[in-house]
Amino acid sequence: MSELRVRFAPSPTGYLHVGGARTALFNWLLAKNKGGTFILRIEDTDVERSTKESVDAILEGMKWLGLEWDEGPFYQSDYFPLYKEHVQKLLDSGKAYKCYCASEELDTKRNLAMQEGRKPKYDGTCRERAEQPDGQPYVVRFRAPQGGVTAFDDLIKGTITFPNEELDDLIIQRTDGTPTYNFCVVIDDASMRITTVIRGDDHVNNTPRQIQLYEALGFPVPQFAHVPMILGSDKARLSKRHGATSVIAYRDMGYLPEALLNYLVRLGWSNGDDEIFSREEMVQKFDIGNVGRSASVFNTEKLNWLNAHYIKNGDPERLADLLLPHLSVREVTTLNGPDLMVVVRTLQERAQTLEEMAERAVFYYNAPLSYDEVALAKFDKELLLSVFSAVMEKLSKVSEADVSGIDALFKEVCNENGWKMGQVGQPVRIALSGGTQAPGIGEIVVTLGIEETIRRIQAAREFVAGK
RNA sequence: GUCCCCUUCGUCUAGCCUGGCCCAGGACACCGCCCUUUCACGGCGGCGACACCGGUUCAAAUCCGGUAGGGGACGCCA
Repeated sequence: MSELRVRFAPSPTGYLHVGGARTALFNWLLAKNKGGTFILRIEDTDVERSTKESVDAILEGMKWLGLEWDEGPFYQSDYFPLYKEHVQKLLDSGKAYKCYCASEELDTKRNLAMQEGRKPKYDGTCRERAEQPDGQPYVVRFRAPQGGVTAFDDLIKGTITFPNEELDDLIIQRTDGTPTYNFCVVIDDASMRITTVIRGDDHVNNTPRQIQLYEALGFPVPQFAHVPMILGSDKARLSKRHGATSVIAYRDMGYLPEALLNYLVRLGWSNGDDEIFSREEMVQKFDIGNVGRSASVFNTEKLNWLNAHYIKNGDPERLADLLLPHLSVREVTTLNGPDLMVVVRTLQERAQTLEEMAERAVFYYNAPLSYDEVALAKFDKELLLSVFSAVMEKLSKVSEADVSGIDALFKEVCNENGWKMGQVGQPVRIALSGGTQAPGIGEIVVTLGIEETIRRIQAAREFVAGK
């Protein structure tokens, strides 16, 4: 194991969304690639908004994607004493001070500053305050360095420099005594000996403040890698109004974890012209330096293509298992029908998602209750009747059959009666599945079995005859 | 408003560091053709971009400067 230690630190205020998942993926990949350690930490210092349900949802999403962590999950709420201790240390050394300004007052000042086009930073009222009023509520502020600049070499974006005058004295402890985010992250990352912080680039602006804290606390400063945001089709930050953003929602819509992972890894990262990456390949080829600097738009079409690819090449047995829940929401039971694995094989090349596959699989288990009348109307009633009869006649003479045998049988029927394949195949397909979009005739017949096939053709024949 | 970041086909991107092999390559989508008993799969082809303006250079997508556009941050949220 190398010294590399990374972490994914979501705040439990919702489910795991695709942006978070990609950040987690990049962390995981770097850890696996370098033989490092991947840590999961739950940032629940905001007691108001953090929920157990969210924690569970995040863990569920991580597990589904197979992003297993080596240490944790750790909860920041378990470390309040540790943070307190460090706040005290800064207070004692004069690197932090108590601020008695009322929050409403600060809000007013901030708004005023923005309106007047000034920097909305803390004005330092309590910075040099001599007397310490007793019993007054206060927050603790970090005494930020005044002049100079704070810079860091971002692994993705390169050198980023901030003038220190842009940074004000941030609050590290609230009136109620709880520590704030920017402070906790620093303490945690330092105590967990994180070497590389990979996170969304909405944190770029927090980085200089955190670096100053590391320095004030005497901790080594880790490396940073800020990954660009994921946008919706309108180039605005991806959100619910763009459609599903939850990883679990993608699972429920019938996406395979390897497809989502493959999609996510290519969103912002590349390895030449390669598009398809197995888990092992991405681990082997991942290089944080190849992550792009600009935001990218989430594109469901491409995700669909990848999902179709993985369905096409997936193991039928596994797909059958994964398909089951999608079938049961349709109240389809596979007990009295064909082997689901066989069904899957006939559908693999035709489905982009498991939902779609389930939809197309229904007819195998539930004989059609109605037929595609428009498609049926393209054929003569008399032709339909004779085709159905001829096919049943032929079918009744075979007991066992394979796909090529059935295909040959249909050709025979055509030849003997002077029909074209389209005149025979299509009606039978409608008789068997109810519609026109289905696997090859041979595949359906073999999967359904001769007996059931005849039964369905008979039913269709009666339907046509009765018209 | 201030600060930070970003800018190659509609979308994801290669190329940029180490100028010439790039009148810019791949993929998704789209359009055509082929295959075909349907729907798909597959095969072949097409459409389509270096944000803009200047500079450096024999030569710039690549280096430099500026402009414009987009995003992010500015919380006792994380």
